[in-house]
Amino acid sequence: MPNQVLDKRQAARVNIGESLGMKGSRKVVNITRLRQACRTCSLVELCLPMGLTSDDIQQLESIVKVKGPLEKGAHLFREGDSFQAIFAVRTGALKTYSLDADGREHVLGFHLPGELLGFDAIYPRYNRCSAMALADTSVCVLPFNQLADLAQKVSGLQATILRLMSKNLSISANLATDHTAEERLAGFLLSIAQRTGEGSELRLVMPRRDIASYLRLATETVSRLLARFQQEELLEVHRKRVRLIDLDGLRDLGGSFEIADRTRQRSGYQ
Amino acid sequence: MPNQVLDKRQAARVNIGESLGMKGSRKVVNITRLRQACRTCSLVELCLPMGLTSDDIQQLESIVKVKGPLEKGAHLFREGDSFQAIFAVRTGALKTYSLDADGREHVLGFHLPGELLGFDAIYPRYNRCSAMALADTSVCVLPFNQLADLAQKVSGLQATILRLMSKNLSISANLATDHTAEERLAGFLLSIAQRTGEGSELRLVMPRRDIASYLRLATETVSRLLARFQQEELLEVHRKRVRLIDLDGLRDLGGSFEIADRTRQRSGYQ
DNA sequence: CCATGAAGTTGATCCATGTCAACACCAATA
DNA sequence: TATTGGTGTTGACATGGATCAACTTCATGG
Repeated sequence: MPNQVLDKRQAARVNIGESLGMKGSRKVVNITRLRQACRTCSLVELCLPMGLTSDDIQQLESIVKVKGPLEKGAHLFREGDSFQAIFAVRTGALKTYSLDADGREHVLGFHLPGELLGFDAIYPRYNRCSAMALADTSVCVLPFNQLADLAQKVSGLQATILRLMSKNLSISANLATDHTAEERLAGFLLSIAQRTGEGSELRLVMPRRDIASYLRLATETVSRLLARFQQEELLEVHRKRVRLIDLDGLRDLGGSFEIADRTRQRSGYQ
Repeated sequence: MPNQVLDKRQAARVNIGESLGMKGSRKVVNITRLRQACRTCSLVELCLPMGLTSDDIQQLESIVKVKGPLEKGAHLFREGDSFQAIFAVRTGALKTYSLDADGREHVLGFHLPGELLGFDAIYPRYNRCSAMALADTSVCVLPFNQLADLAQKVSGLQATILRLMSKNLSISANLATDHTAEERLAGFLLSIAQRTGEGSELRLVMPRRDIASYLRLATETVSRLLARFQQEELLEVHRKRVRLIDLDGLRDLGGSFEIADRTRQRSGYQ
């Protein structure tokens, strides 16, 4: 079973290990880990897309482990945990969030297959947010110390990490800037469409509450806006299913949160 | 004149080169550049604070150049410029901003002495924002390719860069989360106080308009809130001069944008 | 020293979005 | 199939902060 070829659909069916963390349990999930075969993984060009040679990737492989599946609602890590690793999502999806002084949850980002998370914990050396699975999810684990050591040797890897972190900076800066509710939601939908690569038919893994929290809106506002977008024939919604009809119309609204790059690439975070 | 000892006050008086870019001019400023003596610069522990040996710093010195002074209102770089270097502020201050589709300015960050800027341009390979001097300003230039090559050799430098970028991630994520006007302004004031190290007497280099834009508020709201804070005896304001009186009171409001670190450190961005 | 314009303040009003409340829908389970 | 609880939708109302407008203060140059 190790070193097998995995594409998104296959991986979704992989079921290693026994039952895992339960919803909301504080218990840290202990899971069977496999060596990962990055060379044959269909996600490499997503998670570490920037010009690694197959030799570089082989070296990377030696430090990467697979972890999962994580049940929907289980935590990958918690706010305050000491920082150990960067994670790459293989299947499923995660949200990262933190709790404010009043105990209210603020969603900081969504992490879809091929995307990395955990970079914000490097500096303070502990996780500044929690990460919870939005569906059954498996991830690759990249132990940070080993990753950093490897990046010291493999210049392509160092460059890749710097670019990914830089990209994440742009994404949060963009979200931080001032936009109306309409603009943020349109931008969000476009970004999800772009990241899932599903074209215009998309499935929102996360509940309205999380979308709202991420976009700093009330769930009711998200609901109403989706209804309005539908009425204006920009899209069709039914619960988690969304079909984007008028992409240009949405782009006009949202300016889209996409980040133009002068090289051709795809991947992301949040 | 090169390799002189510079502390903040001395450096502020250094006046190399002739007249520079005029307010708002599109022309790129061409300025005399000096080699920088990082070893004797009082800002090293601010701009690159994380455990570099004096040998590491000497290597760094070989690629760093000083640029300035930049007149108030002059640009260090413009949105769309190709990415060449990371900058460290020596004296003065900068704001980074971008223009939206309607030509309105959005301030993305303020950059005070000892802080670095430019990391967000690594990924897309061009500047995603413009940087303008808020006062007469001089900076150190760290050519990125050389910096990356050096980080490949000097592991302490790679680690430092990763941590700084990670920290910036946390900062923008924090700003992106939902806060009331009151919370954001209180947090902002505390962050400025912390970063300037001036204690409770601080001088806001940036005009109200820029503070408002950064915090996604109207200038009138900033004005009114400052008036209210003063009335509630949290602080005293007179134009650009602010004296923080009740730090704890402000922290209660703002939660402060500070980022706790498990090592002892100071420095930042934005 | 005054004139001028930019920066900041203050007041009156408006509106986008939040909040509260009731209801509808769907998925899971018995 | 009926029950139930979570998730999503819709309506009525409240409000924080934006907008518009008038005025004050300060810095600057003639």
